[in-house]
Amino acid sequence: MAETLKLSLYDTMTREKREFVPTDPKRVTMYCCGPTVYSYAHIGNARAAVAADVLFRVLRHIYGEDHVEYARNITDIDDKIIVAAKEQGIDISEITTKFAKIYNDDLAALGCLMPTYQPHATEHMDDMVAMIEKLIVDGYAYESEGHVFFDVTKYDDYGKLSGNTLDQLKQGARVGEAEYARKKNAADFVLWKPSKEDDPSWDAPFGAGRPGWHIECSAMIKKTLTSEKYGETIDIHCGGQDLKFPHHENEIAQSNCAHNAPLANYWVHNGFLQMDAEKMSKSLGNVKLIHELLETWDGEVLRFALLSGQYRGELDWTDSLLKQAKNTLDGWYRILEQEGLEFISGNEPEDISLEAPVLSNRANCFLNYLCDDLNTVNVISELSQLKQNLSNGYDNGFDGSSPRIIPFSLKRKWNLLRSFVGTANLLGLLQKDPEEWFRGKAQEGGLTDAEIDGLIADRAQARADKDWGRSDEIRDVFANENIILEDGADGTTWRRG
RNA sequence: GGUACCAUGGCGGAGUGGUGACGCUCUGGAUUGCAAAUCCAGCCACCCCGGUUCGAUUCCGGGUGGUACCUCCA
Repeated sequence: MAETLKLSLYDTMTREKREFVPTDPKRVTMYCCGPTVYSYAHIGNARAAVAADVLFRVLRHIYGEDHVEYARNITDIDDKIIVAAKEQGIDISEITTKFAKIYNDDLAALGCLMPTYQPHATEHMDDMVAMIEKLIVDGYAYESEGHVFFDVTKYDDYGKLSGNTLDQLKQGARVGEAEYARKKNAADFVLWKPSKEDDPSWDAPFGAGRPGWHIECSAMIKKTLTSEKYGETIDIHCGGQDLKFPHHENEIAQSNCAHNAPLANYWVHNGFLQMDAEKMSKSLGNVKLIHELLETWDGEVLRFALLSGQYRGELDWTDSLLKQAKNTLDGWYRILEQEGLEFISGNEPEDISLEAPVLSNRANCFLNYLCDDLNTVNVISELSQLKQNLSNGYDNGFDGSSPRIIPFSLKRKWNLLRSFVGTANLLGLLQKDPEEWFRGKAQEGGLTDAEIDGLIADRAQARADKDWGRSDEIRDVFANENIILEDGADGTTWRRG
């Protein structure tokens, strides 16, 4: 455990950056609202998952891999799923199983670790029913025409997370007539509702039906992350900023009332991706699916692009951003290619030369940036500077008044490389072999690796004959395939642009 | 109507009460048969108006602009 590191997180509830202090450093808990699995996830969904993944990785680094428990749910019962199942004439489980797998595969391509737990809503009906029952018995929820609603007036702090008050919410309320008639207050939200005849249904003391959207998270948090021993409060709850209201507000209300304890000590919300100065959203139809993007870009490029903005801010999602991400990663992978993975992953070299004074303490500051509310941007900046030094082969800095250039000793180079790669790995980057990275995936209908090698051999002969016309002709063939040749001292290598 | 966040160079995006992060792009040079890669050099910014201060991009007030939430959404 790295005890000297102090992580600070911006807490939406208190609207300030606070030092993170877990309830128990031996068991740090975090929950992230996962997807409703009825179609492909988009890159905005990925941003939330990647932000949570970085947090997960940092927590694991600080407290130890075995001391962090991360739960991310799968919502596998929902109106949209039912609609999709009807349209396709299949059971909802076929749809949810398929898209849950795709979601996990897509995130894996983006370098996300699997959460410790991935609870499914349909596997926790008992827990939801039990919690709803308790809320009814304790007077926080009421039944009405087969529905169960949470009475928001029974929870004094309702609206605290999003900065709303009940009066303000009434003004903005857009509630259908039928629904309004069933409720005591417009802002009351549904915990349980009757299912239509053919729809999936579960038995409950208050009538057969299915749960509202919010109750599953409260019930699954209780089930997977809390216990009598540790109490009902988890350390961190995260998700997209749109979930602040109503989803998280409602989770807070129902969990507080059911357990008489806060749901989470820290609330972490990520900002939205922008598409042409407008938020990416399913209702606007301007979404980019992770699945589609992976056809063109390496998952690491997508991850890098997501990490190039601080997680709380808006981030413009453009081709230019992706191109920049790729170019930068190319530069980083060049270091691996240049130094060789054997050297980097080998033992610390013996070095008989005098150790040069170290002017840069760059290698030590990565984690401090990361611990400052997950400032991945500064980490990337520092890594880029370190990459520059590694590429040059020397430190630069000031010794008193005069600038100095100090070539690396082998030992120092090795240590800096380890720091460079280790930090990138902590961010979930530089996970590939450089050769694999540069050659990329063969495009459909493009040249095969064997054909490429053949043409390169032809060109080598032409160059030996000083037949520059033929040589350039072959280069043009490659250029049309978006393949770039590099004539080095040891022969010609190639990569996909 | 209510609430929240944001405003930095061609683009992305940090940070700071006083020497203009960093990346990408671009320009010039070195190198190369030509390239690529690499190296060197260079260009370019802190929304507006007040206030505090010796000094503000950074603090305070006002304005303007942008985005989001109050409805399924990461």
